[in-house]
Amino acid sequence: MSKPPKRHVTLTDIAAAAGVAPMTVSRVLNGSGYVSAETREKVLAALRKMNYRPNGLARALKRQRTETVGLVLGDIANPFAAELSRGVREVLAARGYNLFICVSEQSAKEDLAAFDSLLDHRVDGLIVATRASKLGNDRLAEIVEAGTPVVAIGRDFRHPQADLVTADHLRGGYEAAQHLISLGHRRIGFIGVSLTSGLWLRRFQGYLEALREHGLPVEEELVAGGGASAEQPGYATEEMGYEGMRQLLALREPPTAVFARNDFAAFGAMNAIKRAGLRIPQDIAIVGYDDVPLASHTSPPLTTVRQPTREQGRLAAELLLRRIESREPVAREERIFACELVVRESTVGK
Amino acid sequence: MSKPPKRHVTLTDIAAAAGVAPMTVSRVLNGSGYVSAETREKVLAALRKMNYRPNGLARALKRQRTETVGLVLGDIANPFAAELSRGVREVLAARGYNLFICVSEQSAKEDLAAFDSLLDHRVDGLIVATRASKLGNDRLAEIVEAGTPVVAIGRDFRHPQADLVTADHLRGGYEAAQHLISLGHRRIGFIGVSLTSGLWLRRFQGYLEALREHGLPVEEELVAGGGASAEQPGYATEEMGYEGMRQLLALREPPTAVFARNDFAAFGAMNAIKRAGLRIPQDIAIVGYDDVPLASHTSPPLTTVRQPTREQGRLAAELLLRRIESREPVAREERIFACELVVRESTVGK
DNA sequence: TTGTACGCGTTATCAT
DNA sequence: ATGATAACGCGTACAA
Repeated sequence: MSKPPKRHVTLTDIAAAAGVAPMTVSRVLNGSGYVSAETREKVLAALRKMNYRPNGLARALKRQRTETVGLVLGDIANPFAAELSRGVREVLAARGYNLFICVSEQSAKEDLAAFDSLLDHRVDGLIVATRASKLGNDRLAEIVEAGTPVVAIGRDFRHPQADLVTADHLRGGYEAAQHLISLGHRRIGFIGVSLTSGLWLRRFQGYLEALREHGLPVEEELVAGGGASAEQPGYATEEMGYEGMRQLLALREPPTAVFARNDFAAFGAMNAIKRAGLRIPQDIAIVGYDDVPLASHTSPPLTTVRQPTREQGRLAAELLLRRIESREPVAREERIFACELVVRESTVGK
Repeated sequence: MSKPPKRHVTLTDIAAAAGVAPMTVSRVLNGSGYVSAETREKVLAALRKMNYRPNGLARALKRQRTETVGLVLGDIANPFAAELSRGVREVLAARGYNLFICVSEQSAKEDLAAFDSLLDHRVDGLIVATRASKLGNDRLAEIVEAGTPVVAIGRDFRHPQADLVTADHLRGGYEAAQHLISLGHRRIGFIGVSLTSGLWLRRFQGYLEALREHGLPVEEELVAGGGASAEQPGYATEEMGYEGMRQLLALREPPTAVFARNDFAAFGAMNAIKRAGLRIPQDIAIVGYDDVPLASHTSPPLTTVRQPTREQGRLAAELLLRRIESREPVAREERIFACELVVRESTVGK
């Protein structure tokens, strides 16, 4: 009963059992070189009987590649990250590569740890979708220069030998705000940015640009952070949206429309609005960002900005494989996907 | 400019640069054995300059362990999976282990592929949180018997040498239904199970048990699947909930309360109810399952069953490490966490 | 205190 | 068609 932690069965074990050289077993396994039907049968029999699994470590050590790609995510509890990883996986699986995901929980330090851990296992390439940090970007540059293919997704990492895939959030933010302006709104709040963090956010800058362009003043009081959680945005940002909206509602003159940093913040905000006994969109209109599946199923359905998430994942994977499989240096590619405003009833009542 | 795909820097390279034997470098790296301060300095200098990273493959091949654990998830776009992985990560990180996540997209075949891929990289152990399948369980048994520590989470895999962590969904489902019954409901629908799939679902069986116990008839028409998506439940099950609820609303005599398989299905159902111009909970009461963050932020807030998700992840990680780090055989542990009904306004108006 | 020899499990190369 | 040998990069055991 008590199983002493067994050694893995090795190719050499098989060879011994089948009475051939290890090399012959290797040939059978990889279908390379000539093996007589008879020998092959012997080997196959031994393989079946002994339940052999090749040691990827040893194989990779010899072959110098693992056919595995690492994906670093900041936050797994995030529909965006999920959809992204689906896209990545689709492409990799089709090309026979495995995917290992590491999560950094939004910390630059954990980011580094994830890089190292994946590289230690000699993944063939890295897709990085975490938030940029000086620390992380410096390390990434080293990694790239050391010869490991790297593709960034939506992360501010630019390097002549790494590709970048992202979506045009500046324009996305702009269009969201522009939409509200075109509906006649003049006091438009933003939820999800605090004065100490997030001001770099592209979608926020797009919002600012739209206001400016239409001659609307940017009022500080209309920009709501949402407390502590603003530091660590993740899945649970309903909280952030809820708190942010409460701040805005408490103003002497609350906004007539708000643009939330993402759909979850928007959900929280919608809730705060309803709790206050106000109607959406009649009293306050609201726009989110991301178009997560739930967005079309709230009441009212949420107007939001859709980014082609899965496509970003797919493209990143393709760019990475291109680098991995090419012997020569590859020209840098930077691809920016367009975002699309999806108008629903949270801004335009029906 | 054009970088020819460089070879990784090896320990031998460092040794050559520092003018010592590889072994000496190894000693410096691992802090094992004696090295004179002087030699150490030379080596450290070379290390810094050449940007060395140990080859985990080679190291693992030699050491026969990777200090890495694999986690197999069915669906990454799932708050439950996300929270689970957080718990796992917390514990592993604290003990110096890395975590690689593989996603099987709910397919038994991909499940196997994930196992293989992780084992090929010789992870020290496996945590499996995917849906059970004959194929998968058979393979898991082999894996366990071959000596790799395995812990299952919420998956019907029982093996004398593998641990199991789960929550009492039978009781959770029972309490949800019981709650509705105690509020006076007699026609209680279930959303998220179709006659061709999901009948094995514990929370559904709990629902059945509660009905039976209270002498309520189980009516087939009150059990709604939700179409194609029922086959592949994942994050996007608002759809499923929405469709399921529409089926129920179309009945000659619709239910006065529904219990949804999970919170997302519940959100979809709530939406369908509102669209139909009915009120929650006055016209139809609703209970979800999981207590995802959003559940407390819908309108009305959702009554739901909470399971200690992160704790399950943490415990699973601890059990796994126990197995990994123990030389002797370890006694099987099966731990079932209790679930907790969280009553909010979707069942009890205020 | 430092170095040498060998092995981890594969596969590439060359020989037979 | 098959086998012997070396090597991938590191660490253990032992020698110097």
